[in-house]
Amino acid sequence: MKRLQSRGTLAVGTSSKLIDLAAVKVACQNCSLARLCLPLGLDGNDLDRLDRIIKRRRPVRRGEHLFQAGDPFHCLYAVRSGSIKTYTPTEDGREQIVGFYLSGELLGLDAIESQHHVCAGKALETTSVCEVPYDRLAELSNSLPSLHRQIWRLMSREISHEQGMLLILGKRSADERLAAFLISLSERFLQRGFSGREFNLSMSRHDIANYLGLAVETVSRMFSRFQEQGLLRVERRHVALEDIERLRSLVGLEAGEAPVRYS
Amino acid sequence: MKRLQSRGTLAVGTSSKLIDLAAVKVACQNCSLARLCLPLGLDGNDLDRLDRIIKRRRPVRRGEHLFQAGDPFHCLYAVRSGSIKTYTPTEDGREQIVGFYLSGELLGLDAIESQHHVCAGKALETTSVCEVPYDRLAELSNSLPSLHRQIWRLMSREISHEQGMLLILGKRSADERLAAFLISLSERFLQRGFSGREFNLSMSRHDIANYLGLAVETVSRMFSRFQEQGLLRVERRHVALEDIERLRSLVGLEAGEAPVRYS
DNA sequence: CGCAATATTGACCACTCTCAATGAGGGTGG
DNA sequence: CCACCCTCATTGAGAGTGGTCAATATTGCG
Repeated sequence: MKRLQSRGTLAVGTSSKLIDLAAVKVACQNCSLARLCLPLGLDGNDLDRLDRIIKRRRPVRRGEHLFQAGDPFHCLYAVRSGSIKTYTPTEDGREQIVGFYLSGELLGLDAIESQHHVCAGKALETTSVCEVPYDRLAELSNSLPSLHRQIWRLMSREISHEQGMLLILGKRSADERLAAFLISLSERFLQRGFSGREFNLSMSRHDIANYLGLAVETVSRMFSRFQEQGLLRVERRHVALEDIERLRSLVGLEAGEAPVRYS
Repeated sequence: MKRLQSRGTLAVGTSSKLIDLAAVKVACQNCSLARLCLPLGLDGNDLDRLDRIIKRRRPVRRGEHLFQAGDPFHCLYAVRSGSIKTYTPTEDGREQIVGFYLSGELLGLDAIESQHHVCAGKALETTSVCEVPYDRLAELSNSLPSLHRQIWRLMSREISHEQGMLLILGKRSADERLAAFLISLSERFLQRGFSGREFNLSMSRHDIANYLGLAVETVSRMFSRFQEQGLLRVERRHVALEDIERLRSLVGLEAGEAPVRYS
């Protein structure tokens, strides 16, 4: 396996722009929100109207915040390339990561009700996002019912996804958690046209551990054990899944079963 | 402390109809969805239109399912009185409870995206609910933008709430989890016009343990310890919080602080 | 009245955390 | 270009929180 890139920029982030364009297949080439809206069949004209309210934004560098916890809520963010983690700071100065967002995913939905961001959003690598001003989105969707319901669907998906995480944190052991996490990433990379077998993690062991409710050392040990067992090969942040079926069965998924409810 | 009720029907469920009516204060007297929609200021006429699409339903008895995991999705459910637990069955026959819903709360939002219920919903006590047909709700909300955005808000709240649970399951110890759970219930009862100091649990120790990612025995021990420490008195399902401030500080909440992000 | 479900309590043990030491990269500055 | 530092990752040893197993109430329900 060759190292794909030297500096902080990971393979995943680097080539995603190309893939994105292929996947989106529409005029609104610069924004992943279009992909989010494809399933509902907005026509070119409507997509254009959507496109016009979206602001592009200079890329966010690794470690920079997209928004802080407590910030007033103005925009949703659609990831174009790169990846974002969202986390809630705890009163004792620690944090709980609540989500990792890859290209084409929408974040900020949790802030609508309180009109404040309760999570912070931080870039895991150089990441470009679109800002979707909430007020204008709401306004536009009044005249585009299908857009409105697409937001419902995206929020519903977020709820489902988090319920899957609740199951992982509530019932799973350390190895099952890591397996579920890797399978989830694998599926998501596959959807984006990348390899589901081999990829680079944009998050640190610390982030993974935090997300999965484990200690860093435990995650490290699990990676080592998985490697011993021939489930995968891992070197720093590069992972190659060697026996996906066995990983899936660790999570309780049979061959071909849809990965609806985890990570 | 006197036992409030003999049979399965708990005090909470029994008197909630009265309280509900007081809280709702509108013509749509039979449905808690109205309360959900009050914040957006639907006028009487619009509320009436909303009311007309809602089906009342014969009460669900303790242990009966409102819907099973895998059922096709048709309706959202608004709890009028009683309580519902939602849980996702795991492949190995166990379950993870993902939410408890009290009067005035809306459930089923997670099923919109996949058009199937991924959780099952089961009554914890005799419970009455309103069915809100999704298609008709979507249709109606096309002509009522404020309704549409209220659904956004409710879904956003659900996401926030679950993120709070992620923090609890990911970072909190057993005693902190139970404290957070009790505080959350206390706050919710208070909102409904009940006592936040003394209430009956409609869920079993098993349910609480499952929800909090603990063993039944641990929950039982924590109740006992809390009682020893003078934090509360507990007898079977009746709980009287005696030192709410100390319970709150266990969760990391200072006096008067809003309980946004837990349980 | 008796069985089944629920709850409590104790003893033991294991999974995972904490603490600690070491190693490997990556970035910076000389 | 190399030395240095700092962060990140790995690995080991010991400890502790919480799980498992088991026994015993207590209650509800048929």
